[in-house]
Amino acid sequence: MNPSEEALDAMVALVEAQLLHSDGPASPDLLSELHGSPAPASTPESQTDNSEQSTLERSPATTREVSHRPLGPAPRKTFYPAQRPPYSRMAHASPQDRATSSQPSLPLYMMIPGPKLVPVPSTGPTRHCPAMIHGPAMFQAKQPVFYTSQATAGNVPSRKRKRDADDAGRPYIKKPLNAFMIYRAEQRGAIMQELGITNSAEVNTILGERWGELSEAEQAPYYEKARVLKREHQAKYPDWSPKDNSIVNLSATANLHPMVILQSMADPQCMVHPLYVSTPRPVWITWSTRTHLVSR
DNA sequence: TTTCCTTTGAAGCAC
DNA sequence: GTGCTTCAAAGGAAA
Repeated sequence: MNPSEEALDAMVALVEAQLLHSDGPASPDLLSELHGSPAPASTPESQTDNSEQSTLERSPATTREVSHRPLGPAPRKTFYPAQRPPYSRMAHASPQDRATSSQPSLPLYMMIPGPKLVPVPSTGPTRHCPAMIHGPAMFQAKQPVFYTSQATAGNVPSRKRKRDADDAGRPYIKKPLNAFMIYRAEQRGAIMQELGITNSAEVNTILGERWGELSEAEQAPYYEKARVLKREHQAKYPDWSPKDNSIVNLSATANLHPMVILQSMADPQCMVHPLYVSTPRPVWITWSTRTHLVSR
């Protein structure tokens, strides 16, 4: 057994001991003991001290081959074509991320060995979810991928709901359009007709160029419209913030650990490591989209 | 069936 | 303060 395996086994032993002797959540001390700091996954130190692990966790391009329940006996599910090209948003990742993206990737909890799993209670029917909790859908989505489930019923917007209507309990509130988006909505039809283009990406490229060619005076009406939309949005949803659409915030709303939210979204049969079930909600999970899942 | 592509701007967050 | 990331929109293409 190599040192990293020993360390992981030690982590599991600690968690199990905690579970055996307490019905409540793991203490912050336990987390500190496990990770050496309150939020190790998000700190530069942790990424430096355990560069391999950090790199692995932040590499979405290679996660698709890995099951979300690698510790359990059930067969792996694949849900998107494995041949899909690497996540294009890696282009926006840091050079460090890009440099290491070819390395194998595993979320932290998947690196904890052994059959030490507990099932997350399933309290009812769960909507089919095509994505694994750490799978490419989570990494590749332009916005958080939400799927309804019993655990989060009424609060979680799905991609479908996002395009359809408000949920009974909590509407998915979209961001107001910015000036360019208003300009784009106004001009795209004319551009498509003028140039005979139907490809939206191409249209957007042209619109971006034309937007840049506009004078400040020509752009001003669009900024003003955007301000009006923003004021209306604020009046309609005074407490709304874009962060309300994040998974972490939803977990707070549902009073559930984000891992449980994610698990329930992904697969009612899947298992979650006790570490995730027993730890208090403050998140130290390292996710590829660190902004959403680590910062809290 | 689902995501990518492609743009700008607003907002949130980490450092 | 700076830099990074996400998401608003659209619809054809790709997997």
